[in-house]
Parts: sequence; C-alpha cells; structure tokens
Amino acid sequence: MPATPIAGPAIYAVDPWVRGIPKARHQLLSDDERALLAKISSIVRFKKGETIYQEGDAAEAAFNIISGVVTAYRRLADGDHVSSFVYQGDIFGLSEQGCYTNSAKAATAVVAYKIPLSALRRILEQHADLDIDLIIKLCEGLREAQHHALLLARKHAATRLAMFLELLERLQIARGEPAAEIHLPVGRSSIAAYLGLTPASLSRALRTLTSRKIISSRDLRHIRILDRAAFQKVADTNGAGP
Amino acid sequence: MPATPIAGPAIYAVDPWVRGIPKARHQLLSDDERALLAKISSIVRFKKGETIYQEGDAAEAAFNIISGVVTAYRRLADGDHVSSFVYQGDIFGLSEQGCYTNSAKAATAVVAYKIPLSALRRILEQHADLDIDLIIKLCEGLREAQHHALLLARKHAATRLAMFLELLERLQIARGEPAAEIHLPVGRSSIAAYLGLTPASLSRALRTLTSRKIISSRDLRHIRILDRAAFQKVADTNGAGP
DNA sequence: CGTTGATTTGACCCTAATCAACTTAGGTGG
DNA sequence: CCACCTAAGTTGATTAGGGTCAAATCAACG
Repeated sequence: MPATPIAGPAIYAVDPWVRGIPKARHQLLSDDERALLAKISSIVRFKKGETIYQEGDAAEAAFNIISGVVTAYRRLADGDHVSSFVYQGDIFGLSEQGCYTNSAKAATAVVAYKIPLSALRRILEQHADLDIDLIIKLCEGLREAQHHALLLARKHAATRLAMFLELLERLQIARGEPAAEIHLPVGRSSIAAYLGLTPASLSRALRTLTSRKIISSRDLRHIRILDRAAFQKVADTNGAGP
Repeated sequence: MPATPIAGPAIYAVDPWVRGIPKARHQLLSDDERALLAKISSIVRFKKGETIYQEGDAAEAAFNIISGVVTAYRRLADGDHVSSFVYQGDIFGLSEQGCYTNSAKAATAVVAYKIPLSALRRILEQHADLDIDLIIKLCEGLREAQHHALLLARKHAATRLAMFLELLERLQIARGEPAAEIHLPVGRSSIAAYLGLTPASLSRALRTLTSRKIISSRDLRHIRILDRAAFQKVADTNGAGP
C-alpha cells in the first residue's frame, strides 16, 4: 500500500453556521465518510476539452473533482453561457427530475470520482452527517451562483472583470495556493461567456485595466494586481474613476 | 380546534431525482416532520415594506413563508440588486459563517415560520429525511439562482423581461394558481433591480412588447401574454424580430 | 383633494455589440 | 527544432441599445 492512498471523495467548503477565520475552507468529510463514499464511486478521467455530460441527459451520477477544472455551461441559441468553473473538492452533476440541467466539459485534464445517484441516495438516507455536509456545500454553491448573478448585474465590463478576478483570487487563497498572481483556468472565450460579455469586450476591458496600470498579465493565463486600491474601486463601484 | 389547523412549516419543491409530470411541485415534508419543526418555530408577521434582516446581521434563524412575498436583495453602492423573490413554501435566511449574506424585506404583508438555527441544526443531525428534503430544496434554489444568472447574461432588455415573465408564470402554475394573467408581486423598481436594468429601461422594454401586441397589462401588477409564439421568440433568442 | 413617491417618457450620451481584419499562441508534422 | 497551420485572441470602425438626467404623468394614501 502506498503511504498516502486516495482516501475517497472530498468536499471543501466554508461553514455557513460556525464563525471562524474569514472564509476558512475545510474538508467536510471524515475519513469514515470518505471511505464510505469511495466504496460506491469509481474514478474517471477526462481529457482536456472532453464533454462529460450534456444538458438533458439522464442523470445517473454526480461527480467530485480530484484534480483539474470543469466548466459547467448551458448551450443557447446565441452561444454558450458558462454557469460556473468547478474545482477540486467541488461537486457537479446537479439534476432536475432525473436530467442534468446543464452541460459539463473538462477545461483541463480532469480526474474525478463518479458517484452513482442511486447509491448516493441510499447512503444519504442513512447518514445524517453526510447530508449535513452536502447541505453546507449546497449553501456554498447557492451563494456562488448568487454572486455570479450579482456580477452579471453590473453594468460595466471592467467591473465584471474585476469582480471575477477577485473571485478567482479568493478561491485560490481558499485552496491554499500562492495568490501573488491570479491563474485563469480557461481561455478568454469561456471567461467572456461567464461574464456575459463578448470576447472582444473582455479583451478591451482587460486592456483598459492594463493600460491604467491596475493589472498586468504575464501571459494569457496569469494576471497580477498592481494597484489594489484602484482595483477594488473598479470592482465595487459602477462609475468610472477619475 | 379548527378543522384545518396550521400543520407547521411546509417546503414545496420539484424533485431533482424522480421523473414525473414536468415541474410537478409537491410538499416535501410529512405531517410528522412538519409537527416536529412546528415545535421549534414561532410564527412571525411583517408589514409590507418592513425589513426582516440585513446583510451582515448575526443569523439566528431561517424563515419559511406561510403567506406573502419576500424580496431578498443586496445593497450596493449604486443601488440595490434583487437576488430573488421568495414565495410561500420557500425558505430564506441563508447564512455564511453565522451572518446573513443578503438582506430581506417584506414585499407584501408576510406571515412566516421563524426557525432558530440552533434548534434546526439539532434536528437535522437526527433526522436524515429532513436533511434530504432540505437538500432537494437547496438544489431547487441553486437552479433558480443559475437561471437568474442566465437571465442576466442576456443582452437585450426585452429578452430579460420575457424570461422573467416566463418564470413568474411557471411559478404561478406550480403553485396551482390561475395563469391566464401573470401577477407581478412587486413594483417596477424591484423588478428592474432583479433584471439588472434601470426602471427607465424596464419601462421601455415593457412598452416595446406591449406595442408589438405580444403582451398587454391590465394595471401595474397584471400582465397577459397575447402572442405566445412571438413571446417565446423574444425570450429565447437575442436578436430582434423583424 | 392635495401631497408624495413611483412610473413613464424624452433627449442625449456612452458603452458594449457587431463585423471584419489582423495578430498571436499552440499544436502538428516534417 | 523549426515551419506551418489552425484556432484563439486582439484591434478598429461602426452601430444599436441601454444608461443617465430631467421633466411630466400617474397612483396611492392620507
């Protein structure tokens, strides 16, 4: 046996009830619970760009990401809308009446636990602790979706972009990664689809912040915040700065 | 004893797992569960316009609406953003780390169960059935928040408005109310804040649909869809019709 | 019946969409 | 390892649509 075997599914979240260090994310599942879930799940791998499931497909399983990033999106007549970027320790594969409500594709190479819903339901009926963990995680998902809506309600492209970068940075910190630089998990068009902008507008917003020396980008996937105060102002207010 | 005493909190939702009649909403709680919850809750009343709690307040209780409509919103530097309209059978009062993440005010006169979180947590640890009901309801809330984000990502005011009316109609049907006419629970400015528009733009969007004979409004709170096909086209596509 | 706040309308401005041309990045095969 | 090829991203010119601010109308309430 290896020294650190994979213990089983892991759910990371901020506790909705307990007061603690701001945004302290922790592992919700105990070792026993992880082992329990491991017994009913299988490990699956997806190549970058691969479709995991599509909106409307019969939902047989939920997924828990071990590594990589998944894009959850909906296909519309006029292009895609990205609902969320799903990271390690997150869950995806929500269903409504037995069908997935959105599509999912691997934004990077992905390794995940695949948890059949039938088995999951059985376990949830038995183990109240597990239910509570799931409730906590769902609360977090709900808050994130509401944050997304808040972002989309902002009227200026630069504000939306700044809020998004702020979000990525927060997630990075919560994951314990270095946060000097913000890492973009996906390409421009996916970000634009998340922000409700066209790629062209996103590009311009990026240019605006860059030329104002508020941010700088090392390459297409790495952004650094140079002027925190100005950045915050763009993220918070709608009006353009002086 | 009256013939139909108030049985206790009620949660209505669409089951995420079981396939059934499209969008069939039903009562999740059994009589026993409702009685159990009733024991720890109190009934509270709010006058129209009254603030129920504010973002950042210490969260001591969740609420379950018996009658009336509540507006959940966030206060921003440049006006309010409405996250959701909460109806009978819904729950509100989500928290993060012991604090409410948004504000809530009564859009109409409201009667609700107030459920202390401490007692709720205790019950949830015991009763796995109840947890599952809550999970189902949270899934529904998540889907709704994602739908809201989808709506806000649409670029045309008329499209957002149509999607919103569609939503209200769907909810009305789910509640078993007559759906010949769509009832708006709140005033224009709240709707605008939900749609990410200014009241002026909302007014114009309304006018556009009205003058194209797609909808008509009896008064400020009642709208009727005249041309279903055209309406659907506005809601679905982004491009303007001929 | 008047007062107050909400809603509609108008004139103008400004931002992001559009469409298209151009450039860059990244992957492929020689 | 480099040249090529394709998809992705950027940039420019133009336009449509919503924001803004202000005035006028309407509704609700006392």
